[in-house]
Amino acid sequence: MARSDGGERRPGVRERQREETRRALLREGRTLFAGRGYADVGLAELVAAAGVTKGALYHHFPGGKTDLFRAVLDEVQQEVGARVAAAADVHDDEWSRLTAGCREFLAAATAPGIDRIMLVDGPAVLGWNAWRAMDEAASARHLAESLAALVEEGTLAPQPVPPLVHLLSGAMNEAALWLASSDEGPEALEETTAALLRMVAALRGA
Amino acid sequence: MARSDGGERRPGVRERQREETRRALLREGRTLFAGRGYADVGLAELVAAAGVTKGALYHHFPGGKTDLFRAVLDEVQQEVGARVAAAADVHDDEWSRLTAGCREFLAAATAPGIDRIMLVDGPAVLGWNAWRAMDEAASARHLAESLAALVEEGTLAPQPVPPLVHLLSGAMNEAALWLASSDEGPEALEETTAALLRMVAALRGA
DNA sequence: GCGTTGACATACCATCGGTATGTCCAGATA
DNA sequence: TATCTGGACATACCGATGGTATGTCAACGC
Repeated sequence: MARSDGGERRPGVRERQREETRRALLREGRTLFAGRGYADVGLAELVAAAGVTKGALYHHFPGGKTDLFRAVLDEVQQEVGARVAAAADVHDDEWSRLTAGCREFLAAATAPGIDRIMLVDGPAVLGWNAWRAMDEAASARHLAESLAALVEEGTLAPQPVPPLVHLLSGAMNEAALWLASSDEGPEALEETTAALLRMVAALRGA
Repeated sequence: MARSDGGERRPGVRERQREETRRALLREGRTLFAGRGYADVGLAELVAAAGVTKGALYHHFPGGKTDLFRAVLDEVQQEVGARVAAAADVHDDEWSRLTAGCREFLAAATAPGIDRIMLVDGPAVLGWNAWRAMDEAASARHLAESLAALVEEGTLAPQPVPPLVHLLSGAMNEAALWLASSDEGPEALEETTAALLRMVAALRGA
């Protein structure tokens, strides 16, 4: 159970190799899933790209293909969530935190290799409920907390927060998908971000 | 080429049987896809449920499983689009048409057997671009036209319409998914519809 | 009536996700 | 330091599934 030494972290060649294999699987999985979609990627090419075999994949991800995808999705969600949180945290007032977070979400979700995994295959592969739970934990929670705080401080009119969270979350997801697909450069991102923030701002008067 | 008769429509036992088979495939496909999702439905059980064989499926839908799904999705989209259009058409002023359409969309999309096909599997199976094109033709076009008219008549401030279409479309899609999954009865639908209409109404002041 | 063709049914195949088993070496133990 | 145990894989294999190629039979035009 407990280490015999004083809590030292000595990696050991064993654990290091393990981590490296897992990272390779995650990395190649992310690249392939982002590029051609979950369904069009076979396990054979996936493990070949990672330089391992199916045995390794099932050792690290007992649930197989979907389990690896879940791990990839989680990684992507965490990254996006972290970017949103970081963008919000540079501001003090709650309203700026919200708008900065929204802006950053659009930028992060439209970055290459994000939208297909996070917004298209995610719900289809894991089911909408599981996907929503992960999204909630990673990104939507920030949005929910921000909106709740704004209602609390009176900036937004008293109203049930959950519906608002879903409406805004859905609006941003679809906008990200649109921007990422018909990529017309950064001016489209700016225009859409402006439209989003106009809509959010309009809520203050409601 | 041309019929020898004067343009009469005599079905013929041949064509009638053909239509019946196609309808059976469509019906069973829709039921199964809605119930367990595209990936979890095998062709074997699908054609068995329809009382035909794989030969029939590939005869009517050369593209196979995805082709059948595309036809099912198209049917679903058309139905939802028709409901939205019908709800809007009972009003004369453009603003009422928009709000009625939004309300009806939420009701239609949260009806049993709609959301999974239209909003989850649709984008993943056919790709987001193809899905968006179908959605555009069936439902989002109404939204786009309505918003454009409202900007035109000055009810909404001058602004680019396409971003707004995507934001609102995405908001409604996500809301429908949420309502359909964690089904808490019609009061949740009312509450969310109210939140949506509040948000839309807020745009008038922006 | 008769050949043609459309609307399927049957038989078959390749591939893919998943599993069961084998192997080898790092590290704990004595 | 000799041993030996278990973790981290590799290899071999399997059933199922989507897809195809071929066969069949009756409706319809002539």
